[in-house]
Amino acid sequence: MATRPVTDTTPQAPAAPNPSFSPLYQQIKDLITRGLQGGEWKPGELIPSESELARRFGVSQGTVRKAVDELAAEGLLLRRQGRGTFVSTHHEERVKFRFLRLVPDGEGMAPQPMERQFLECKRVRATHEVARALGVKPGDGLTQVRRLLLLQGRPVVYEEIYLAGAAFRALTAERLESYRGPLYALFESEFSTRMVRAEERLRAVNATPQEAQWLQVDPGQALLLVERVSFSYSDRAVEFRRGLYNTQHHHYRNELS
Amino acid sequence: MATRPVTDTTPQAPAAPNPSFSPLYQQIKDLITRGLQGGEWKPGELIPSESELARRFGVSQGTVRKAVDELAAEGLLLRRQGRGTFVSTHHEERVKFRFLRLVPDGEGMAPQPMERQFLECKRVRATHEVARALGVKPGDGLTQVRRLLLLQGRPVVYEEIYLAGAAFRALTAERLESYRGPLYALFESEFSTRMVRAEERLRAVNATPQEAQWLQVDPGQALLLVERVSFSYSDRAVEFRRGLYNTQHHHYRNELS
DNA sequence: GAGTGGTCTAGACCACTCC
DNA sequence: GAGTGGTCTAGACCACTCA
Repeated sequence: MATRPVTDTTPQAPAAPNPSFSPLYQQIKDLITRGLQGGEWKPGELIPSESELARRFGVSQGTVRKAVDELAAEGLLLRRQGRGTFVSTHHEERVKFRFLRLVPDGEGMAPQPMERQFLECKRVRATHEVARALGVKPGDGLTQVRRLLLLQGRPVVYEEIYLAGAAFRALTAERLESYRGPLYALFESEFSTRMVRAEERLRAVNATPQEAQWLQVDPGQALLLVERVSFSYSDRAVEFRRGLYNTQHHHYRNELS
Repeated sequence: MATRPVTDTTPQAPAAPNPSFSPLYQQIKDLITRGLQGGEWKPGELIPSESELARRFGVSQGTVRKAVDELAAEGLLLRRQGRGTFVSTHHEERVKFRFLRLVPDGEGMAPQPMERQFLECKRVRATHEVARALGVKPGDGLTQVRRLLLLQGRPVVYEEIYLAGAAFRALTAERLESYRGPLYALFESEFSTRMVRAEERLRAVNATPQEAQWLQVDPGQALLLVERVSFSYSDRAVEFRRGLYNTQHHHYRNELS
């Protein structure tokens, strides 16, 4: 890793107006992000202290602080006073439901001990729709996973998951079955792929006979269709997910601000 | 407005460990929020400069900066380099679709020139469900608005809106009809109520015959039910909204991070 | 007690907007 | 050119964690 920010002048030296001006802290952000992406610091690990990073990058601690602040706000890092700054991970309890926004209707925010039932894991070719979402060519190879999420033995979510990237060739039904913990934690630990953010599109649809059977509802029953594209570092689209939620006793929770 | 932060010691003076410790910038945030809430600075207006606020509150500019930064991140203020800091408003183009997350299916982010059709505006008594959402007593008086949103002449959204607070007694169908611009902008300008954040619960439901008629779809058609509670300053619940979205050619867009 | 992040200050200079 | 927010620095002290 470089020991100097990407700039021609020392920080204090007066510089001519720069048309492609990029603040120092932004460059530090990029350097840290590169370290995360390259695996220098792995999810769950402690990164160097602010003063250490300031020394390493040749900037003041305040500048490192601003960079780390923003990365923490974006969810890539996690600051803990007195302990240090950690790389975010899907293994933490705190963030397990950051991506699954479905919660039981009762007011009590009961954490949901969801059971999982994997139906299938195979290699498929990308359809036009999935290819567009993932930014690959139609016909390219993808890994597909189909599964159910159940609450108290009753199916609540049916999902089809499409994964891009050669790494996921190695994913097997056996590995999915045996793994305890969130899917994204598995991807992180064994496929070096951390999901950083996602975009979702929601629709209400009437259950087809097939879908009705999977979710044990009547055909025509209204279901919440959730299409998600998940991105890893550097906005690389990695996963496309098509989920059908039975919202008779659950709802999708969202906050606007 | 106070000219000193709420603290017994001068900022530099060493203080005994404080069990109910609150950082200075947090106190400044509260003071600014109180100014917004009390109408000292109205939506769209310019607030004093950082150095002016620092002088007024007797703290350093850096402390004011941190307070304003957070208020801007929360959407209450809007910073514009070279011009100053403004109170956020629903009148701005930029934030018009911050609360309505429904967008047309086409990739092109075509701004939607939605027509509105007000069906009714009357005083009603709060049902248990609405009372709980708004934190009022069942049976309390509320103002109810029912309306349709249309795109190219076709209804896409049916909404029932419940407004708490004596101010909204004065709301009339005529005023709604004649007002150009978002509903929240009207509330801001004429009812001194700025919506700051909202919580939504989404479900898929089958259209009742009545609902099907409003939205010109077949009975049983899957619709997206969006229940929203909107909050003004100090987390005061002001509005409950029950919306039915036809998602055949639109979808609800959400970002996770 | 040592080390970490969190707060606060003071001062400098830069980029942007408007007169 | 004056005024605003934006960046950057240097140094001090505080709150928290852990050994």
